[in-house]
Amino acid sequence: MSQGATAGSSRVPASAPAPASAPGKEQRVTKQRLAVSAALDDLADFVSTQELHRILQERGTTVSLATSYRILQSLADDGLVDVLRNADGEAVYRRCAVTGHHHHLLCRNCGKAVEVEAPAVEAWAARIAQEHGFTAVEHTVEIFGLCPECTALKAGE
Amino acid sequence: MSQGATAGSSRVPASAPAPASAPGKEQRVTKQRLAVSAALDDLADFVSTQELHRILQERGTTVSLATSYRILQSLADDGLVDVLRNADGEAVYRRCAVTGHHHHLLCRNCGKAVEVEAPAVEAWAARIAQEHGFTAVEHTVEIFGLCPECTALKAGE
DNA sequence: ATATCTGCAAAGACTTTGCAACCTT
DNA sequence: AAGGTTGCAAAGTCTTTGCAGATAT
Repeated sequence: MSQGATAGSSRVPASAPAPASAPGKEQRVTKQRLAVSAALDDLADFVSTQELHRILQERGTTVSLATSYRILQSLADDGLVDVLRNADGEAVYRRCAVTGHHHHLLCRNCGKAVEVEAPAVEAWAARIAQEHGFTAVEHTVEIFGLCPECTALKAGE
Repeated sequence: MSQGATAGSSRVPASAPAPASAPGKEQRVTKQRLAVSAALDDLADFVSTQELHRILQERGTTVSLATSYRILQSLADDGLVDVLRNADGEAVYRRCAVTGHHHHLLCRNCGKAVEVEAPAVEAWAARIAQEHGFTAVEHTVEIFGLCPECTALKAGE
């Protein structure tokens, strides 16, 4: 076993920042492209290509794995989706509609996730970046720990 | 360019502190381990396992690729090196310049990394976790952007 | 003396690519 | 009709693992 537990954590951004005047060649509207796009609309979080492909299959839509890779890359090239890397190094995608910036507090035992806001962190990140002359900054923050229930369980062991 | 791959069940966070009461087992001092450690001392930037292996070969030292992977992961587990992911999803390592807990400010174009400390974030993370009853917390924070040089380059395009 | 480590090679997992058939424009 | 797209399968790259022999303590 190699591709085991995915305890997402550090995420690295992708390359190109969305070009203002994207040269994007026009893509043809195929049912596969529509299916992928529709699936992304329903998903709030980042998904890997493999996951998206599995979701499409469960929905009954048939899109080959290779095509899923091609469409997702194409969307990313055109800046229509955000691309990051999960802890396992897999590329993960999410529709760009910034739904509001927030972070997660995750239980490493049961996986429960609590969304939290971090104005203080936002400000800190912006300041640090500015001090070092960095521009076009983004950031990721994740907190891992044991939720109350799991803390109790562990204590009783 | 073709790259692919993933990382198997690798060690997770780049900034995860080693659990206080979970002492890593002592590793034996082998020539391979010393060679890897010495190479890391000479390298200022992050290197992938494959790159490090290539460097060792050029130096004349022989350390198998599999062993390079094992040693680097081991060092990361013990918190002796920083682990990140490059744009291709490869795991990259670098000896920790700062001994304490810290985070990174990364250039998404050239990969340059600056280590920064974030007492404010540490405090915030601890408070948030406490408010939600979480225990044994760790966290990861990464800031991405364009470094001064790359910002200038992009502007000139 | 022995528990650990190393090397080699095979196995796994994700991602890309060649090519023929298909579908959008 | 023409050319981009899709599917399938093979190839490619990074990473992990089983096992036997070598090694550190």
